[in-house]
Amino acid sequence: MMELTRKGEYAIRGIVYLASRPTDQVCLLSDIAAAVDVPPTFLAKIFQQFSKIGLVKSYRGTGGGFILGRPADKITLLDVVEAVEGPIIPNRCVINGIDCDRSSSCNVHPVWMNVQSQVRGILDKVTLKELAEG
Amino acid sequence: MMELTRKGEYAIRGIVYLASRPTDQVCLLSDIAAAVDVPPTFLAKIFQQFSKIGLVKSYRGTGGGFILGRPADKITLLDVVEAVEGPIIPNRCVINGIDCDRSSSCNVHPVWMNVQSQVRGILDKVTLKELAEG
DNA sequence: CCTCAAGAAGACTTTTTTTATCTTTTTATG
DNA sequence: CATAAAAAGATAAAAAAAGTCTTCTTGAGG
Repeated sequence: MMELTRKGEYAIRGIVYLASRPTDQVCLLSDIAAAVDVPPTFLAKIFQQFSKIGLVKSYRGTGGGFILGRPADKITLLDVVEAVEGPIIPNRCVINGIDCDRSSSCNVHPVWMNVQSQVRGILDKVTLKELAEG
Repeated sequence: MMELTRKGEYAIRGIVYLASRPTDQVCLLSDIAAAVDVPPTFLAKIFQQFSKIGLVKSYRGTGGGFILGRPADKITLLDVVEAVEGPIIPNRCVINGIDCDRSSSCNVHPVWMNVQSQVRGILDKVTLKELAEG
């Protein structure tokens, strides 16, 4: 349970690698993929998602590639994980608005809320800078 | 991410319902399934898993059914969730022994360890008694 | 000892999600 | 205009989840 998918793992590996490179250096996707051992086409999809929400900035054409969208200490593990895996929701009940028909009388609900906030809290305190340095 | 499967949801619903019934009363699986709105055949599989590890006690034959394997305040949400979803492992790295080839140099690893222990801690503090009363 | 009422076990099917890959399009450089 | 790169979309294969069906085993009551 609660297992990160391979996509999430690849995402972390890829962007942590990018964070470990010189800030101003544009990285080729194919180089990143090779460095972190991820299928390039799959990593491309992941970086497209990153790009859409500004986690990375992309450049097309000759000399193109990727750099981080903001400083490595302003990107958290939570940002990365939620970018590709979607919001951290241990149970459908936790989704605001779309509450199950049992939610009002459901004692389990607050437990999942707690889990959600704890996990988000942990992931939000870890930045790419820390992960890339170490 | 971290979403409970339907199986996990059903498992919780089913056993919490059982915990809400009189302690000595043997419950028919079909009654439980109807009460918590879960496909009976699917719930049967889940209760078989419960039975194997002693979370519930089963009786076959006429007048058979299920009761809790031990008092409701001695069964935690963690017991229930791990019974059907397997151990709580946010990332493959967390598995002892089977560590990925990056784990030694992997800064993400301790973060997942932390997530794992926090989540387990939360779930382990909630008992079926609390969930069934409320 | 026979019948019936339950759960146990295993095989199987369907559906959904994950994990890719391939092709075409867009954008930028020189 | 040719080439290099990412973006986008379609598709395919594999794995996991969700659910069903059939047969087996156990126990109670007559």
